[in-house]
Amino acid sequence: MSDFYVTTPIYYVNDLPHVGHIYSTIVGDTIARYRRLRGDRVRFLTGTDEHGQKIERAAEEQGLKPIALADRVVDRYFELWRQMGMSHDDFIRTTEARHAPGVSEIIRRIADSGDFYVDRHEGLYCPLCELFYTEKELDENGNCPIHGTPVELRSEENVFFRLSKYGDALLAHYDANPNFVRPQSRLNEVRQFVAQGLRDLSVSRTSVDWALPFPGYEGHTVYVWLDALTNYISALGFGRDDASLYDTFWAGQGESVHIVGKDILRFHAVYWPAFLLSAGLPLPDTVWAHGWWLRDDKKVSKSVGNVVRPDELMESFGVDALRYFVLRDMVFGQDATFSDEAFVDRYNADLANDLGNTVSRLVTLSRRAFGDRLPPAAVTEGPLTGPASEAVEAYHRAMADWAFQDALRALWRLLQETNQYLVRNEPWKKLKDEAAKGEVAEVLWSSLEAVRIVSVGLLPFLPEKAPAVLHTLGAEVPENLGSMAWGGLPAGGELPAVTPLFPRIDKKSYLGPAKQAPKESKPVTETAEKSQAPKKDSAEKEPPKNVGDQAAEPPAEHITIDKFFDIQLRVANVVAAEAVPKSKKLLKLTVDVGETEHRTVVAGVAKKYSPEDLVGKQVVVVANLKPAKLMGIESNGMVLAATEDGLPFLVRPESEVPPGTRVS
RNA sequence: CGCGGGGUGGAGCAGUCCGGUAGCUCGUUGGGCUCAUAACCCAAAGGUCGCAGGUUCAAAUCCUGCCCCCGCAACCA
Repeated sequence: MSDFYVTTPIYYVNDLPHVGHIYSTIVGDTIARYRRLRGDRVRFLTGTDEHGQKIERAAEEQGLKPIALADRVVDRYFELWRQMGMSHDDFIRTTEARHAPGVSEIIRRIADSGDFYVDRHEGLYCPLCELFYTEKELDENGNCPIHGTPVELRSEENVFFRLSKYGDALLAHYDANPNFVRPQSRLNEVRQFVAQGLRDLSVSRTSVDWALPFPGYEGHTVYVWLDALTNYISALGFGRDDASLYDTFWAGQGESVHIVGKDILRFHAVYWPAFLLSAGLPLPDTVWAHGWWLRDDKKVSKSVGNVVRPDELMESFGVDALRYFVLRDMVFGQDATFSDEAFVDRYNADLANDLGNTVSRLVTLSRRAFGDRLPPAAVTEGPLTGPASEAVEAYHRAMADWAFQDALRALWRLLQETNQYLVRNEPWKKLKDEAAKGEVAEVLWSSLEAVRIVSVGLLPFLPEKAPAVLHTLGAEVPENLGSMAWGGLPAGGELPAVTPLFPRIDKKSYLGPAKQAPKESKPVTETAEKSQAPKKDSAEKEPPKNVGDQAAEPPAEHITIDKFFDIQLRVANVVAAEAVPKSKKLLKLTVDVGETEHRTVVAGVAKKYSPEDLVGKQVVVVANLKPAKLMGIESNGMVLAATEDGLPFLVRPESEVPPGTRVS
């Protein structure tokens, strides 16, 4: 038995849970369950990151205290994880009192190493936002993107961490611990980043209040990294009186693994270990970076309904179906595509047919042959014992490598062999034959036993359904995976009739009409391209998003005709057109709007039109639109187009009219 | 040279790090079975592994160059 510590990222509470969060957490839950069933002492941690400017601002906008806002979002996580039956041992919020001492302590230790210094961080600052912006983020006039007011060059005093000092130590650590980052391709990426040379890291702010105070630096608060990453040890009691969990799971002999999305790998594989090195603390053993779930991007929703709504899938088919799908369909570490169709196919083929149906046929056969009982025979050696032990071995080998897909595949191979074995022996033909009773008993018992072994192996994957399958088979739900050994099925026990465990999904009726009834239910989840994580490096940059799920669409109000006439639509002749370099969508048009000078208008129509298509043609432009810079080109107007399926269709007069003609 | 992912039988994907019979699921065709959730079993058709070079006895896999697709970022004003 060994100790095993596994963490998910802590999720930022300005975002509702989405597939990325769900996936990370499912992975953590599955591996945690697996290790527990192997008899290891396991600690599985998840939680939320709740400090920062974004939260502060979003709360302000909604007239809430930051903590009230955080509470609201955290509730969604609590609820979701409860619904999903997640088995985390702890859920930490960075706003909890127990977190702060750990942060103070790691800061104290880093300070003792002399790795902090104060420097000025200079940038463009909007006094209204109280935020720094980069040049890129400013609006077209170099003003604040939110207020449209001028920004000022201001410098803020920050505490810096001497990250640059740790480059060599990190590289050495990567070399000595090739499993520090997995999969390996990611380690290469990280190594390359470090080898380029590291810059010191700003770790405090003086302009953010919704954060922990930075010990030793009056007026400074702790910036995300030190705060968020430290959750992994603060949750174990680091910095507090009772640090026994820390001693066991972090400082002990066991294994510790951070599950992260590949978008936050750098913070976990570079910054975090550097902090720990500086603080003289042990490093985690592995940072496991998984890929992203991408949304099905083809043949869009019109007919197929590629709306990815994990909460709906869960509601309809259960948590385990979703767990099975994400763990089986994604090669852990790589990106994968999430589509409803793939989900249904996978569910039907694997869960309904291979697993559910096999259970069903076996139980029915056995009941028929032996009077509602299990076969009265326990086979110690037979055609399935070899395949079974091979499957078990392959399963464990895959699990050791976090190759969930392979582990499941190994189990399914055994199911397939079981079906083949059945067909070879055709027990259903011998049900009435008294002389063949013994043979039938052996065939059925062996088959049932094989399925039982599969089901035990599924316990970490399908925490709800695997026990149900075992019950259906008349088997016990074991305490550990040792019972994947051949021979655990009782002979001759009672065997109740089955109800389908995984009813088939009618693909047509599911995928077809799915679209027609948009449900009003508030989603617990939403789809997103990537997993969330302790934090992005953009915490101060993006305009804050609302945290709640209030719908945005304003009601369609009528406007007066005057308002319409405020918009000057004019016919323009395209006199020249050229592609905008590096741009996929933009064309730079020179148009004649009937004025003395030609205008330059940038139009996002390159996906459909090439420059030659447009020269000499007429288009309609908004003539009095405020100029804007696009890809460095000033655009003095906007070309009208109807957009369908992402492709623009230009609007133009039905027959040629003089340039400058007003459109109304 | 902005960052990243990818191009493998009709579809979706594994295999690529550690060269050596190209594999899986779905679909198609034919057959079998009838215990089971229209399921299960057998067989078949179907692939220039994006292109071109190179290394090698041997390349989907290693090297070089190129083409194309998709996300992200930057702009569909």
